[in-house]
Amino acid sequence: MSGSGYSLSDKVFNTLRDDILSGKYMVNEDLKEMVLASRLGVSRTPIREALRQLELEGLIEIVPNKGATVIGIDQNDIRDIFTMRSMLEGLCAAKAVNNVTEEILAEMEEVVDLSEYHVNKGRYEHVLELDNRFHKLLYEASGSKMLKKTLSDFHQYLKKVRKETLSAPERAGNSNIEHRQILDALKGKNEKEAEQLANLHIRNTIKNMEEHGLWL
Amino acid sequence: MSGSGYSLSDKVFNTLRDDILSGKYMVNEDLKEMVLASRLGVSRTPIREALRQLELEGLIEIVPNKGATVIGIDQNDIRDIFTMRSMLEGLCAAKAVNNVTEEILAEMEEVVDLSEYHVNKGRYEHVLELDNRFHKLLYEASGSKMLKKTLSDFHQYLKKVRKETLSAPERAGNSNIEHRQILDALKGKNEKEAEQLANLHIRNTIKNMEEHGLWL
DNA sequence: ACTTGTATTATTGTATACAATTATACAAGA
DNA sequence: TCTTGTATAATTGTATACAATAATACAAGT
Repeated sequence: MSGSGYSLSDKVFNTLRDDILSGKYMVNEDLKEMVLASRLGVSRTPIREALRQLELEGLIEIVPNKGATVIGIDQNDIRDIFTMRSMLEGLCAAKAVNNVTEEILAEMEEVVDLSEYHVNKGRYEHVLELDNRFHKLLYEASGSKMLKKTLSDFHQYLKKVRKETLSAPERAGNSNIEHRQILDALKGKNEKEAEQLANLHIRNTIKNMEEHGLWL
Repeated sequence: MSGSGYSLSDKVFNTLRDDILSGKYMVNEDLKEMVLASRLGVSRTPIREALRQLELEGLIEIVPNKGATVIGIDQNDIRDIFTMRSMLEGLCAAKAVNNVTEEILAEMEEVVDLSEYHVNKGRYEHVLELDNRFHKLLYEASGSKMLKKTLSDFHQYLKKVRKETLSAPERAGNSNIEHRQILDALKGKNEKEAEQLANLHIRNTIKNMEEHGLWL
C-alpha cells in the first residue's frame, strides 16, 4: 500500500542508516539479526541485505560468523566530510559552469527565489528541503556521475547536522544569499568564481556550526 | 581451505566488482541472479547480498522486481575520480603531516626504498603492489577515517587503470621519486608542500595516462 | 581459585521454498 | 496488421529451514 516501489531491504536500509546517524544505536553496539528482524517486523533476509550495504557505507562493521557492530560517525568524521565536501563542491560548481542546462538553471533560480521567500517568512522547514534541492541540482549540473555520487553520499551523512545549522535564522538567510551568488556565477559562466563561491559556501557552513557549537 | 575468513558474499562481491571493472560484463547488461549463482557455484542468497553492495557502489542499478543491470565506469568517470582524488590526496597528505606516526613513516620509507630497487630491476609487478601500499599508508597516516574510506574507494575503482600506468617504465620511476618527495615533506612537517606534492603526484599520473593514450 | 574440556545454546551463513511481480507467447478481435 | 487480453513462464522478493561457527555455562581436575 504505502511506499510501494521500494523493497523491504531498501526500507530496512534507510531505517537503520537514519537510526545509526541519529544516534539511536550506540557506537560498538552489536546488531543481532533476529532482534532487528522482529523489531522491524520482517525476516532476516532483508535485514542481512541492508547490513551488507551499511557495512559498505562504513556505518557498521561485519565480522564473518560473529556479527555486526555499529561504527557510526563522530565529530571528527563530520568535520572531515565537510572539508572534503568544500573542495569537491567547488570542483562540482566549476564543472557545472560548462555543463549546466538552461532547464537546471531555471530550476535553481526557482529554488533560490522560493527559499528567499520562506526565509523571510521564517518557515525554516521548507528552507532545509530547498537547500537539499539546490545542492542536488548543483551536483546534477556538473554532468559528472562520480562527483554527483560522492557528494550525494556526503550529503546523506550530514543530513542531521545540516538540519540544525539551517535552523539558525541568520545562517539560513546567508546560506541562500550564497546560493544565489553561486547561481549567478553559473549563469555568467565564471568558472573560477563559481568554484570559489561553492567552496566558501561550505566553509561558511562549517564556521557557523563551530560558532554556534552545533557540533553534533 | 583457501581464503577462509571471508564469507561467500564477500567473495562474490569482489569477483563481480572486478569483473565489472575489467569490462567482463557489458554496460547495460542484465545480471540474472540464477545465472550468476550457477556460474559461481553458490545459491542466490550470497549473490543478492553482493548485488546490493554493488548497487551502493554505483556499479549496477537494481530496479525492484525487475533486476540488476550493469552501469560500470567509463573514461569520464575515471577522469573525474582522478580529479577528485588529486584534491583529496592533497588534503590527506596535509593532514598526515600532523598525524603520521614514526611507525608509519618508517614503513613508508621501506616501501619507497624497495620500490626504487624494483624499478631499477624492472620488476614492475612489485612496483604496483608497493604503490598500493604507499598510498594506503598515506591514507592511514591522515588519521581520518572518512578520508581513508573515500580515497580507498577511489583506489579500487582505479585499480585496473593504475596497473597500466605503472607499466610505463619512466612513469614507474617518476612516481616513486614523487613518493619520496611526499615522504620527505611529511618528515619535514611541511604541510603546504606535502599537500601540493600529493596533489601534483596524482595530476602527473593523469597527464601520463593522457600522453600514452592509456585512457582505459 | 583457576584452568581446561565439553556440552549446550545462540548466532550467523547458506540454501531452498514459496509468494509476488514482471516478461513472454500467443490467440482473438478490430 | 495491430492491438489487447490472457495464460504461461521467468525472475525477483521474502521467509524459512538447515548447516556451520562462535559464545556460554559448567563440571572435572589441578
